[in-house]
Amino acid sequence: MKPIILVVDDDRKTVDLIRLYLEKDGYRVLCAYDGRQALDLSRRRQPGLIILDLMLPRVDGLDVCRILRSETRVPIIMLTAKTTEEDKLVGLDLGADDYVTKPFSPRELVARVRAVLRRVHNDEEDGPGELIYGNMVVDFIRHEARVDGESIHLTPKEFRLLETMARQPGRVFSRLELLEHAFGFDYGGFERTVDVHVMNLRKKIEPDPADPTYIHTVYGLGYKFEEFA
Amino acid sequence: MKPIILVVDDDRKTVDLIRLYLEKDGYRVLCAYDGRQALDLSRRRQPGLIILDLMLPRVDGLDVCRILRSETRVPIIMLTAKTTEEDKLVGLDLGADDYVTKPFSPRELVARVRAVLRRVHNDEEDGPGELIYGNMVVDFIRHEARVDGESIHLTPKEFRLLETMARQPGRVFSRLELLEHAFGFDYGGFERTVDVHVMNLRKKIEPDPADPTYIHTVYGLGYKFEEFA
DNA sequence: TGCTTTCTTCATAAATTCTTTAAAATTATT
DNA sequence: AATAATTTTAAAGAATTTATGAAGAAAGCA
Repeated sequence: MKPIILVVDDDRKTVDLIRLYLEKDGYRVLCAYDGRQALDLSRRRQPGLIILDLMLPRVDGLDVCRILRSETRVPIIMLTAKTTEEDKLVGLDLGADDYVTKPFSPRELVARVRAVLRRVHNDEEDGPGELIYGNMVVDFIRHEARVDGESIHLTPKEFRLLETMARQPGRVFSRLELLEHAFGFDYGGFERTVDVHVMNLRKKIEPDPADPTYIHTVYGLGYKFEEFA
Repeated sequence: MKPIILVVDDDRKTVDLIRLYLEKDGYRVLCAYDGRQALDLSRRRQPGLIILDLMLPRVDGLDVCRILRSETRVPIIMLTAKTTEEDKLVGLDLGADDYVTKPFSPRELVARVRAVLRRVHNDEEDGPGELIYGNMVVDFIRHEARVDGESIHLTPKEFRLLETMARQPGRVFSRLELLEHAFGFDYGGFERTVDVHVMNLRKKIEPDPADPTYIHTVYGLGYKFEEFA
């Protein structure tokens, strides 16, 4: 599910415009028109990203930014009005993740939202760029697996299957869970498709596919990634 | 102790913004607003790195760069305004170590500063403003690529595409990421345009475009620059 | 303006991956 | 040991994704 985005600007037309474009891109949007509302909504609804105008009534955008930063690590994109306000950036420790100057192109703003979310997602949630188990490396940046240093080509589904299981070694995944995690929630196919992908995966990464080192079958339940000694 | 960085731009807001981010990252910062000040400060305080706008009053940024280069080997990062001036960089051997186009993300600039300092510190292995992979040189100062020493003409988009990927070899870029990085955040076109540019790029730089050495397709995801086949 | 280069889009061919099927093999149960 | 349930395997056709060539649009230059 796409994250909630809080849009803060005292000009309602601007807010509406931004909301329009964000919703068109599938985001859920909250709106605030002054600093106090912004802080309030942010605390209550915990948005996944905040778009924040620099100039706000009641509580200034700068203060909002500072306060938020002291409370949370939520990504913030600042809106600054070209010439007039840019100088206010002086001396600020705004800690914003990106900024866009007015007048802006809505499309650009949405693109930056995506980029910031992607960056934050990669930095924090995914943790390290790779997982290492024995002789196997699962490399998310290069999107490949390596066994004994040799890189192995995996198809998209194979990689996601491996990734899903390798992130939680030892946990047993049912075929349905694997379908949902690795293939997407709205997957409409047959459960047994997983078996075929697992087989192909084993052929590629297992020293002996008939006696698997990494991906084990749990009879009657599903599969799991086993970290070996 | 982190080095001193000299920031040169005639627009004070830009300077302040850069200073803000650099200081947040622990650098000490000097500021100059024209070419004469820049030369003066550089000689007196001997900064560890200089960020230099291309367009300056009194003494032009290019001249400042040339003069500095004749006196010292201090690392220089050039700021260039958008694409107009960027093209003028073609064929110029100004000896800068890297460049960033306006409008830039402060975070990116800081990242480049770190990268240049690391490179200079660790040796001169990469040489100024270029990346070397096997027989290929990506020279982002001259805005060209060379294969086996022979310079190859690339269009602006082709070059930016190559540059984006070559700066992070091995990392997989989605078409959307490539559009954002290489074409700009406000790009409004079709994702598949990337494919065509990649094809044209391969025709120019790959010994065998059908079996690429450098730019690899990652089926279902995008493309990546691979250091060796 | 007219000319050249570059960019984008489109249609189609080519390549890769995915799903399904059905039979063989394995494991559990009686 | 026999039966039932589950998993493995191979293979073929379907579906998806990418490569390619070409034409028109757009942008830059003289």
